[in-house]
Amino acid sequence: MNDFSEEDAFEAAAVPLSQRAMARPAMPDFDLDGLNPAQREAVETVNGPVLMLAGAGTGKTKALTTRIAYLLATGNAQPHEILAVTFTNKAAREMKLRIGALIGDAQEGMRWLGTFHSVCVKQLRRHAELVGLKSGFTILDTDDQIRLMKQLIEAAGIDAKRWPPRMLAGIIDAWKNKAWTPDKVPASDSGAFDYQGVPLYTAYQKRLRDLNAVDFGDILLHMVTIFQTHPDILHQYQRWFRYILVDEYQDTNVAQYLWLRLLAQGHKNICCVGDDDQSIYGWRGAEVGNILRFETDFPGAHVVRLEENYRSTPHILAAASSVIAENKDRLGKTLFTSRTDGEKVRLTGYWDGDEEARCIGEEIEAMQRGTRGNAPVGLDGMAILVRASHQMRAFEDRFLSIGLPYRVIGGPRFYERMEIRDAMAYFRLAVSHDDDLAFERVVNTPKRGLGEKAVQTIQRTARENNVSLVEGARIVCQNRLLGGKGLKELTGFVQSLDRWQQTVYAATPPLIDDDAVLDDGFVTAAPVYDHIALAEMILDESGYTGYWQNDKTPEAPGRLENLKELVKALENFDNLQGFLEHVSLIMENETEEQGEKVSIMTLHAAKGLEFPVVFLPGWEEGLFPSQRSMDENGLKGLEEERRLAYVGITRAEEICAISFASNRRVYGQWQSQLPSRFVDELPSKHVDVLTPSGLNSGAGMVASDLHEKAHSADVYNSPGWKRLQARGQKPNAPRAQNVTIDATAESAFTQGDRVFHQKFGYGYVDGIEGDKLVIAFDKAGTKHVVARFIVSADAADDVPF
DNA sequence: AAGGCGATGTTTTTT
DNA sequence: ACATCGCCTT
Repeated sequence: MNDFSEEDAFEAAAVPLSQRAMARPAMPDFDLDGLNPAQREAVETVNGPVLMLAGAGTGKTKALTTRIAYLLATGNAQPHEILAVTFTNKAAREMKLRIGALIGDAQEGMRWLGTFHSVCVKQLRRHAELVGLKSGFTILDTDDQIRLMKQLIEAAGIDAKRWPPRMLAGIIDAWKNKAWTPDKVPASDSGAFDYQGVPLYTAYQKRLRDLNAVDFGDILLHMVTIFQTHPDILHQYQRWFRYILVDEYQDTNVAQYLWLRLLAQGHKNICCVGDDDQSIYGWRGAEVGNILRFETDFPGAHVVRLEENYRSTPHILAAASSVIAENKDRLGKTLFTSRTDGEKVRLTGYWDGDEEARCIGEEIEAMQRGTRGNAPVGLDGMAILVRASHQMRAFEDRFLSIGLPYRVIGGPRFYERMEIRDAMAYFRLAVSHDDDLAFERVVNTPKRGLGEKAVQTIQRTARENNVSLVEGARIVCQNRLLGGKGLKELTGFVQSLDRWQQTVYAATPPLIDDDAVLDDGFVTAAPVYDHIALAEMILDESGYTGYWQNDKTPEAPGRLENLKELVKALENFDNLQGFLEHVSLIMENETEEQGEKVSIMTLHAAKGLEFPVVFLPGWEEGLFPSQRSMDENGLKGLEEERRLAYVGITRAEEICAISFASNRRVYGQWQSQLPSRFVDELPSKHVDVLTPSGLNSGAGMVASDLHEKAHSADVYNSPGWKRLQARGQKPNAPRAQNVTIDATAESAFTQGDRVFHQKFGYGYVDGIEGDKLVIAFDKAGTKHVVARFIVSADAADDVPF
């Protein structure tokens, strides 16, 4: 088991099953009785194609992991003979964890459980030469991709203003998702990008090959190409993977679909799990058709429907089912539950987005305290799910000023941050002076007085001598092709690169270890050196750390913090090379902060999660369903939006509160909004129409009121609105209740203090109101903020590296 | 070469 | 409203 050469894999596969089962160490027993009949069927139907249609909250992961455990325990497969693919690292991690809980350490042997990309990279590193690459190819991120495209567009003499690189990247990415190599792009698409799309795609692929690099789309596409052109290799993998399992099948694109179909062609032991009603990634190439066609693709497929829901109340399920029923082209499932309790789905119309944010904030506080008649709900159990991330702002601003702790899920990912990519570029250069993209990125970061012209000189010199940019820069320095300051800086830069590289390669390469072979299917010479010290040295000597230390923008302390995180992440690897090889595929969000916090995220980010209490604000025409989605994709777009609504509602366990506002600021303009058509699609007998104050005075409202209300957007005449008017309510009238007075906060600051806030940056204290400080921020304007979120500006400056 | 100013285009996001 | 981007000024 400690060698993983191809030959051995063949040997293993050739041994009769019965014998292997006997040789296998006993597995801890696990329990099939905990499954319902449908789940059990999905687990026990091991041979042949199986489509597990798993509605929201029906125990899909349980069935999937139990199926794997069952395959192993019954001796149908060894751990390394199972291919199990997911879309995200998070899903893969959870699956590993849960399989581990079922079968214990044997889980460790599942070398082919991972994301589509991680599994394909593993394969591609073994066969890279078949597509003109070397095994150590680098994986470009989106930023590198776009910079590369920009160069190609300019080289082709195309106006990059009218034809932005971003757009080309999008087009090529879409083509790759459809598994179209440049020669396979159909004539119907030849007009793309001013008829230059295909030639530029060809040029781009050539450039990638020269750089020994791939982008994310290539990872799948190259493997499909290899399988299609090398039947022997395909056959080997077909024998190797006795069983294939796929999570979230409705999200697969054509390239992923082809890859799976090729691998499953032999034995057809493929089990795809998914829910056509939760297909929400059409815009990035996912083909719902893949799941709709499953039975045609795999004749004789066994279809299992998981329809018993263990998550939500009957009202919530009824609401979700009612909305999704409007979609055509469904495989059709009917969720049911044995529960009979629970309150109806709440529907509230607000005057505007600010009121919506304010009332939801109050409702959250009330539920947290349990003053709504419910048992208190922890903040971790509550979430606000929005259609588009800009909707989060209203909530963030409001929650910051009332001191309600929140956490935004999603957003920029750790390895996508500027400072992390800069640092990584330095590491890449230290490992390989051939990395031209990395050189371009950091040659003038921090500023070394090497501007566009200097870079052009370096590029020209490199091209003339047919060497890398680093070597080109060396020649530039030797021949003094650059002016005073720039020359001096560049010379120092090249010397630094040499010094760092010496540290990387001076160390004695140790013996090739088994793990390198196991993990990647290829062999790396792994030098031993203190890579953490080296990384710190690089960041220090390059002046990069100092650059951020001198930066006074509100983001700077956070960026330094991130750099520290990055260096810490190195501890998990033996050297920089190993780190760089793996990290490009682990584009994860930062580790979850602790503490009770209400979550704010997009509907997309919410897929797969669940919360006792879910708020779904902004159900307005144009916003949700998104106008753009409907304009660009018509009915298809609308149906995807509706699936998004379905995903949103089904995240809720106990309470689902949908809301819309009559007025909203859109791109700075106030706009009058109509309630979403999805509001009309809610079943009135499962809905309580509430009024903005959150008091239940609208409970007497019946279905006809709901309809009228929804259509006229007549919140002006709602009891709640009239009451607010009568009160002469001011939008930001301070509320005496709900506020915990923090005595220490008040004394900590006085008027005129220079202060710092995580989100708003620097500012001066203008006044004190209760436990809140009125602060005039340099950039964000004047705001009322709870004192405990404020630190003195001196303290903020004091973030050492 | 680097910082300031007007035109621009605004969904969703993993790997 | 707001941020990003390319161009223009210094």
